[in-house]
Amino acid sequence: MFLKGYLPYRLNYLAEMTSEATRAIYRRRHGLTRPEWRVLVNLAETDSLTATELCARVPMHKTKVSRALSALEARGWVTRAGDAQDRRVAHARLTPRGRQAFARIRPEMEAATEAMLAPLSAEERRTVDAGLAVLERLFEAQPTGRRQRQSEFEADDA
Amino acid sequence: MFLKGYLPYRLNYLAEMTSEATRAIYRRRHGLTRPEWRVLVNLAETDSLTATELCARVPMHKTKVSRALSALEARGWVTRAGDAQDRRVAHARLTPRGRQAFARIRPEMEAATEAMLAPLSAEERRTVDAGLAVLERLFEAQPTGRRQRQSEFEADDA
DNA sequence: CGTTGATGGTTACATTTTCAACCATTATGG
DNA sequence: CCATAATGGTTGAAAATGTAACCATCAACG
Repeated sequence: MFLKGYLPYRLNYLAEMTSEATRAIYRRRHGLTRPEWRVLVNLAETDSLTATELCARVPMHKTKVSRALSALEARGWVTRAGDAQDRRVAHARLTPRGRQAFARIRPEMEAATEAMLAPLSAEERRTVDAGLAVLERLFEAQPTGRRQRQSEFEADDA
Repeated sequence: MFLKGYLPYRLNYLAEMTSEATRAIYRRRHGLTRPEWRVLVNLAETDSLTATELCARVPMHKTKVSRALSALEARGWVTRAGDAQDRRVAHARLTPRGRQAFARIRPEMEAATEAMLAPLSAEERRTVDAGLAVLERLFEAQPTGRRQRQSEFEADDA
C-alpha cells in the first residue's frame, strides 16, 4: 500500500497525535499560539535572545518569530531592548510576569506528555528514541537539499 | 533541557524535514495542496469513497476534505455521484484524468522519499520503523483522550 | 567617503486552516 | 406521524501561515 508505511505520513500522524494533548493546554487553556509557546520556552531557557537567535533555536520562520514576539510583548510577557553595537537587533527577554506564566504552564505540559507516554515501558521508550535518533542524524549529517536554516520550518509544541 | 528531547517537538521537526522534499513536488510542480494530494492518494487506492470515509482514512477534518474534493472536481480529476439509499452522502471517485495524474505524480514522490532515505542502511531503517511502530501501537491501543476521529487532525504528504 | 550588497527585522497580501454555524436528510422515540 | 436529535456535507468569517517585498542598519570595497 502506498500510504501506510510512507515515512512522512507516519511522522506527521504521530506528530499530530502527540501534539494534541499539549496543544490543548497552551492553546485553549492559555490562549497561546504554537509559535508563541515555542518562543516562550526558548526565552525561559536562556536569559535573552535576538529574533535571529530565536529563529535558529525554535526553529521557525522569522515572520512567525516576529509576530510571536509582538504578541507576547503586547501581553506583557516579553520586553525588547535595542543593542548598543548593532542598532538593527533587539534582545528579547521575559518579564517577571512572563516567567511566572511559563512556570505555571510548563508543569501542565510535562504532565500531559508524561500521561500520554505512561503506557510505554522503559524498553519501548528506548526503541522510540533510537528510531528518532537515526532520522535526526540523517538530517544533521546531510544538510544537502535542505534550506540553510531559518527556513520556514515548523515544529510543534515544546 | 526542556525543549530538546521533548517528544512532540522531535516528531514535528522530523515530520517537517521529511515532508519538505515531497511537498515541493506535489505543491510546486503539480499545484496541489496537501489535503488535495492526500485525498488523491486515497481515492487512487480505492474505487470510490464518501467524504466521511475519506475523513477517517486521510485523516483530516471534514472541511479540508470538502474543499479538497471541490478543488479536485473543479480540476476535472474527481467526480461525485449521489447515493441512492442516503441522499446526504456523495461518492467521490477519480476520473481517468485523475488516475493519470496520480500515476504521473506518485513515482516522483516515491523517488524523492527514497533519495532522502538513501543514506540509511537496512539496519537503520528497521530501527526507525521499530520506533515509529511503538508509538503507532500506543495510539492504536489507547484511543482515550483522543477525539473520536474526524478530528481536525493533520497529516502531511502521502 | 559613496556605492553596493548583506543582514536583522517588520509589514502587506494571498493562501490555508480553524471554528462555528448552517442546510438537507435520515434516524429515534413519544 | 411529529418533534427532536443525529449525521453528511458545505459555507463564511476569523485566525494563522507563507511569500515576497520592504526599511533600516551595517559591512565591504572601490
